[in-house]
Order: sequence, then structure tokens, then C-alpha cells
Amino acid sequence: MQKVIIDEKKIDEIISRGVEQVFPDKETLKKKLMSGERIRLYCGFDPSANSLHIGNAIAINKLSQFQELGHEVIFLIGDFTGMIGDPTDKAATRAKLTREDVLENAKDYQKQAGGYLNFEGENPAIVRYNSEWNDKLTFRDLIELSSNFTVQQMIQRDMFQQRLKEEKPIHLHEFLYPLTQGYDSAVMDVDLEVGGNDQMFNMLAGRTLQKVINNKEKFVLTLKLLADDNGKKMGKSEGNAVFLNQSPEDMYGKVMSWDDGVIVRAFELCTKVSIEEIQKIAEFLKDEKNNPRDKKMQLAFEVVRINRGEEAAQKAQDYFIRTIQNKEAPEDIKSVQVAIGKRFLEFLVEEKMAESSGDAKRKIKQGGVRLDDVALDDLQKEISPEDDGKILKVGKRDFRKIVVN
RNA sequence: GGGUCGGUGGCAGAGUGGUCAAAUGCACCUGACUGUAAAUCAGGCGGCGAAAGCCUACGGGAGUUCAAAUCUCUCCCGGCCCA
Repeated sequence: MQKVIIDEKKIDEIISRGVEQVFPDKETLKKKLMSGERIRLYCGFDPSANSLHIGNAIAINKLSQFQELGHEVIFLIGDFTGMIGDPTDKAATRAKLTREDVLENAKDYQKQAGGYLNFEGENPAIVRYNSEWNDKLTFRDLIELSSNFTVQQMIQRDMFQQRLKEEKPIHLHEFLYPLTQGYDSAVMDVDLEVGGNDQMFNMLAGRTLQKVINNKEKFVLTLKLLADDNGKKMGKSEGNAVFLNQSPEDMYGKVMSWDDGVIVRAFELCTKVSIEEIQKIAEFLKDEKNNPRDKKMQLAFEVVRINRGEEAAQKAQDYFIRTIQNKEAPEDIKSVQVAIGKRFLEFLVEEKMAESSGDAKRKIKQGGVRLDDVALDDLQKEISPEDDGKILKVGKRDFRKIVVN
């Protein structure tokens, strides 16, 4: 039997660090954790995209904290819901994924989550797939399940209210999403579910079902979203989302492009840096004489370190300092063989340094294409023997070494 | 089923016969500056082309017209109201 650590300080931290809300309340959850009982908790991830992102990592990080105390963590792959695709927006009816796609993604998901969560060792996180039970549901089961909720409860949800107001469609099966998610809770008979605050509604549906089906309390812990003081989120639509399958260099750079105001919260949510240390960082940032960049670099380093290890983080940081801060060429540049006489224009497209020849032209015209740090100004310029060994640079961070043949 | 309004670029959203490759915002790209791939500012942002220009594109199809995102018909999809 796995031993559970009862350390009040640690427990207090876990139920407050990065936490937005706890249902039914923090005190009751604390009592449960202090009782020495080993609880079972989970968070679900729909493998609809090919990579987890930093927002998912926040929940995974929280799971890992419970794992460290010895609790049973389930890393749930939402392959059932993932195959259907989330119809949040009518314009974005997703292409349905095959079982193979989903399983392929899922494989990576576990790997991606591995930076935070331990899938091996004494208390490994358990991977489960929700198709295991959801595939078997009959129409009759579905009716039974849905009878536990009212339409009014469903449309209370923010997102539905918004759409009602905007007169945008709400598909009937969207009401079923919270149901399936809640059903997961009941089937796995969990004590706690964690997730982003935007998942609150779905998670609470699970509370209801856990009560109905197993006559048991399920705690729900919602996490703060990664946003700055003004509520500006970091995410896909903001263009600064970090995906866990990105290269360490890209990951580092993306974090550096986050708004300064998000630094402290990001430390809290995405890293395992101690509360005391974060406190110091917050104070450092309060002093206007200090440069927030320094702490943002530390943050970027930490994020890469957790996900890819110390070495990768160091390399990513070196790369950043070298190419971005000092505007130098990185150490290892991809060499590409080119035939003499080929126009640079075509080369850019072939090497995917530009999306199309139109894009390549624009980049050249705007001075974004440099050969050994000299801007190219002739659209028709061809590669000549003298270009052998020269460094071609597009924008701030796309380099190729030319090898003439 | 009836009535009515609508479907526009990656997203949001203008445009209602020519001046529309389609305003504006977000996202994205390039440059300047910087503390950085933040912020700010400038430029750009369908494809091909050195350019002139050509091609493709405003839900699908068919028409009207010298000319259609804009008008007509039809099909598909959605919102609202009524039943």
C-alpha cells in the first residue's frame, strides 16, 4: 500500500498554489488530505490536437504535486471525446480523428506530460482512456445520465449564455460533453478532479454524477489561468502559446514573448520553483530599477528545464542570448547544398524560409533577408560560387549555411 | 412545417452591381527601436510573375449583366419568431 505524506505545510501549498477555487471548499479538502487516506485524482486531456500546451501543463503540474504526496494520479486521455471533436464553434467543425490518430497523439501526450508527472517508479501515474467505458454506453444509459441535469443548468454556462446572446448555434450534443466528462469521474470513482477554471462547469457535472451514481463526494479543484494582471490570457489566439512538443529553443523564445505581467503567476503555475523563491521574484519585479527580462529568462529556463531537462534548457538559453540578444548566428546551422545559378528567391521557398515566392519577395524587399549580414536587395540575385560557406538569414532566427555545388 | 434574417480571407467583422484581392481589429510576417521573440512605431499580409499583368477567392450549383461578394433561381447550412 502506497504511503501518503501528511505534511500540513505541503498540503496547504498544494491546495492554494495557483488554485482558483475548491469545491465544496478548501477546508474540507484539507481535512481529507490530512486524514492520511490515499485519494484518487485525475485530469482529462482530449487528444484532438497533436500536442499538449502550457495550459495543460498547469493541470499536469498540479497532478504531480499530489503524486509527490503519494496519491493516486490518473492521467486520462479523452480519446472518446477527442474522436468526436469539440464543437465549441460552429465554424470550426473539426475533422474527426480516427482511433489511430488519437492513439498516436496520446502516445506523445504521455511523453509530453512526463516532464512533470512520473509514469514510472513507486507511485506511477496511471494512464487511462475514456473510450474504455464511453464506447459502451447505450442510448438508454445516455438518457439515464442526462436525466440528472436540466436544460436550465446547462445553459447557465458562460459560454452558452454568450452564444445565446450572440444568437450563435448551440448543438444538442454539446450538452452531452459535461455528461461524458462527469461520467468519467463516476466510472473511475475518483475523489478529486483538477483542471483549469474554464473547465469548472464540466468538472462540477462530475460532482453531481459521482453523488448520484456512487453516493460519494468528489472534490473539484480549479486552477488559475495563465494571464497577466489585466486578465490578458496567454494562448493560441494571442499567438504566444507554448506547445510541449516544440523545440527547447522555440519554447524558450515563446516564454520570453509573454507579457511581463504574467511572470509571477507563470512561476507559480508552470514550474516547481518554491513559494519562497517566487516571493523573492515578485519583490524583485516590484522594484522598477530591476529588469524583468532577467526573471523572464529564469522563467523560460525553468519551463524548458522541467519539460526537457537541464541541458536542453541551457542550450536554449545560450541560443537565445546568442541569436536574439547578440544577433549572432547560432552555433550549429543547417547546411544546405545549392546549385550555382539558382535564385535566392526560389531557394527561400524551397527551404521553407518563406511561404511562397510572393512572401519571399516581400521579405527581400523589406530587408529581411541577409547574406553574411548584408541585406539582399536584388530579387533576381542568383547563387554564385562566392556564396559558398556564407550564412543566409531570414528574419531574426532562421539561418542556413550555403554549400555551393 | 410557416415566416424572417443570415453564411465574406486563419479568426472576428464591414461591404449590397463596377473604384473589391475585399475596410477595420486580432493573429501572422519584415524592419526600426529596446530590456526580448515584451511594449511601441513603420511597412506588409491569396497564388504565379522582374514587371505589366494573369489566375483563384466572399456556403455549393446554375443564371442575368459589358461587369456580381453584391441581382435572380436552386440546393446545402445556421439564427430568431410562430406552430
